[in-house]
Amino acid sequence: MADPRGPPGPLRPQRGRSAVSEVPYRFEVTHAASEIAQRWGGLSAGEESGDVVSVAGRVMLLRTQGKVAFGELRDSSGSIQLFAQAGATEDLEDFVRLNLGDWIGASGEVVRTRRGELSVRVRTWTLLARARRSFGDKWRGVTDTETRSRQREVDLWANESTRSHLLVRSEIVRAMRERLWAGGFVEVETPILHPIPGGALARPFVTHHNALDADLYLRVAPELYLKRLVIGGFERVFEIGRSFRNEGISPRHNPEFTTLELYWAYADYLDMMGLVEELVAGVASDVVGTARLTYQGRPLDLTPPWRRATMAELILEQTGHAVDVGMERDELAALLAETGAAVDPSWGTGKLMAEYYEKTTEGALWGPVFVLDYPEEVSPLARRHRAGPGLVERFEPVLGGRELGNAFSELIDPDDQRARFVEQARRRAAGDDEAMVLDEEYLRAMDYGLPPTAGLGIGIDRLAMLLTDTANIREVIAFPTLRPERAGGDSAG
RNA sequence: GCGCCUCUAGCUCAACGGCAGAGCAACGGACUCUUAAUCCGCAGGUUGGGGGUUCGAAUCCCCCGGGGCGCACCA
Repeated sequence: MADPRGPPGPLRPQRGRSAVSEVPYRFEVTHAASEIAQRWGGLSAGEESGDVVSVAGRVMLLRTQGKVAFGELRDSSGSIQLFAQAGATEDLEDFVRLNLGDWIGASGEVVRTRRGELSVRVRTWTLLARARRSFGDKWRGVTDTETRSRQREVDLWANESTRSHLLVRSEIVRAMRERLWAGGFVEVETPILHPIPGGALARPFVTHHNALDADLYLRVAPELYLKRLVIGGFERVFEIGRSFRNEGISPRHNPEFTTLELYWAYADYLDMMGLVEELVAGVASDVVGTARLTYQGRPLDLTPPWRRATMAELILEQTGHAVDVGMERDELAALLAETGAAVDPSWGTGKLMAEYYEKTTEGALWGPVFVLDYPEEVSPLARRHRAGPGLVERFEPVLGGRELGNAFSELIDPDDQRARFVEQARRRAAGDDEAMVLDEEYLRAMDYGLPPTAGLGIGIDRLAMLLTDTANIREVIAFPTLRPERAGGDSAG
């Protein structure tokens, strides 16, 4: 358990000098640990550089030997050895009493010890923070998944891969922004508090605004507001931000998650496929240096072009059954029932086909592959397919056996949109609490004219999992959602 | 929400029906070139919580709680 009561005994005794009140207000750092390794890496064993530097970080290891001591100081760039010595280091008797995890700043000459370790030979040093609690086993770290997620500040010091996962995530967002800016896309922010939840089929979180005395919903997707910006004349917009869905937590789902949503006027879903494969492969190259990945032991080559295949084609490939939305409902329902899935009597052939795809085919795809042409019945915001009746121009990119996102030629006809909303409202009334709510505000906006537009959503957390080769979404979210710790008590019921 | 697994010292783990232990950290000490330093010493526990079975429970059973995985839903 993650220590909900605080430490069971007293906190570790405080030794040595330096109450917190004596800690300085600032410390002048001249070099990061990695810079010292780069600049003075050429020193030979026993050599002294004559150059004095100041470094700061946590003391992660400490080996004392009477009148001499060696410590590993870790900062955000890496580690550097501190070498303290009687006659050279002030307050040596306090230095050797530092606790692992204490945060210090130290100044001294860059030297390489006789045994060959590049070091800062400490002349002066100052305590910057005490670690009143320990960071766990210095060799094995912290492995308890709950502690790692709940106390990420501990995990970050105990397990170096955690830092690198979060750094990769940060680089992904940076690379994505730079590529989109270069493509003429404008980054915007739209409301997170929505009067009506819309833009996706999902259950929302509800909250309340006191002054307005109105219920508001945390957005399940920014889609509708972004399309209103297109109506307003932003021809290329994107937003990178959080959405919230009141649904289960799993290794691939967090109740709050980050997406890129992007709208591109005058383009269709075919154009969007080109953008997606270039963007994802490009970001991979920018961040990890290659588009040829290995994910969970299997190769995954993101180099464009990606395979494009319709849902019907992929189902046929996987199951041997030719399926389409125009077939007899009973026949399709029988096929789905064979998979063991429950069949709801209210489902039409579109929903049945989508369910059948998910049960039989999706998990078997490795990709990258664009799965094209979804049933209209499960796509209330996508435009009818120019060729196939009952279908829409929609695709999902599937990578590593999981959908990475969702895109379509946007539905631009206000009358069609109203009809789709009415159908959603009918389902909602029939008990489907993931169905959409009719949004008059959005329909009014559509009346002003939405030009042909392609829209896209990509899961940033999922992309970060791919590029860090991690199987659990917690590994790429700094503070994943967990059940709240109970205040002031233990876990007894 | 359902099923399975799991919870022992601050951390990492033993003990699996018969005296709750080790390593690391912490605490006290030795040591002037260490690399998870080493050595000596000391301390640390309502075995997640509660109930039951038993001569005896960390261990078996039940309830509750946390976490993990799978199913369902979804990105």
